[in-house]
Amino acid sequence: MTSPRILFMGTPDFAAVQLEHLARNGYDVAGVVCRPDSARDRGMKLAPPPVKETALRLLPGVPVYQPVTLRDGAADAMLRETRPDLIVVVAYGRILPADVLNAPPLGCINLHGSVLPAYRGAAPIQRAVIHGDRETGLSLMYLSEGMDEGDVVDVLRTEIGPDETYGELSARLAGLGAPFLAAGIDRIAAGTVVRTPQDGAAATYAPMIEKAEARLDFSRPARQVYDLFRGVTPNPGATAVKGDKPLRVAAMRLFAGSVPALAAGSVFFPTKKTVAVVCGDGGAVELLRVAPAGKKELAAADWINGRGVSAGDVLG
RNA sequence: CGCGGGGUAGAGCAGCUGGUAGCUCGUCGGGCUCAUAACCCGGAGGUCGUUGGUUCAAAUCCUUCCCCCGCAA
Repeated sequence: MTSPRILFMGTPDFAAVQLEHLARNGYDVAGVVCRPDSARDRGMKLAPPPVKETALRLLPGVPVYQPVTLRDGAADAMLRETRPDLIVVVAYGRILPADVLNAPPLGCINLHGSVLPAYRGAAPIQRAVIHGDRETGLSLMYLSEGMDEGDVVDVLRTEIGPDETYGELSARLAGLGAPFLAAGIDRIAAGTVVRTPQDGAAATYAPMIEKAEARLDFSRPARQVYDLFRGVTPNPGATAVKGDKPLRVAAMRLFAGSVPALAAGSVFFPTKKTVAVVCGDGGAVELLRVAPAGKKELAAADWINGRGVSAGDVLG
């Protein structure tokens, strides 16, 4: 089968995995588009997105575009230069304007991290975990002008492990997505694709995770606290407040033993090496690794040894 | 030079209004115990990130550089 000329648009690791699979399996990637290098971390150092690094490494000679915007005709040049048959979008981070959507003969497709029409939007994987879902998946769909409303090409379902974090699930879905995406492209190229409209009435939405949402609320049931932790780990990372300082919770699990009758948020030590926090339903979660303000991440036992936490402390 | 925090025994921390370093855990040895991740006794282990200063004397004050963490993006 001859690969269509593909213009690949994506930015983070999840997208880089897809691009790598296409590049290694002979797909004709004529151009790559990602968001501009961003200033990040101390010193505001400029860092290229994962997709750019993958493109430079595996696709030498293939142009990489990093437009600030796709509007105002900015996309014209790259469409002219690459003349794609198909545009493949994976977590690009920008809405494609109509003139771009209509440019490629075979259309524009998108790999989305949920079983549509559930969890349309920017953070489908995180939201599914936070909501305590036991199953999620991937949808390959045609882009339309609405937010994740296009016709579905194919769906892949997978269970969410009871202790699986967003980061773990995302990496796993990325791996599953690569051959899934490629198979969809093959069908589009062969003309055997079937387009299934979404049931818009059943749609749910998954807005981007706000930093403030990653704050753990111990007044809620232990299971929900744990689900929130899983859904925001490792990014943006769950936080709590100890005294007046933020505390990042890097690893946590549901606590199985007996819980003392203390107010929600109270800290107790099941053993001399473990730290647990009482939750709103009388259950508890165990903090395995934390990072106090300005400190490096450390294990619960070290936290206790360094007197960073005492039984009876209350986390907010 | 975007803002802030930090580099002290294997680990996590205290000491930082200057006078040769302390705590918890771990580790080694001994004891108690049917036994133990429990308890008791004892020991080893640190040129206090780096450079140069101030001083009779610096982990503690000033300075150079390196590294780490968070915020912000």
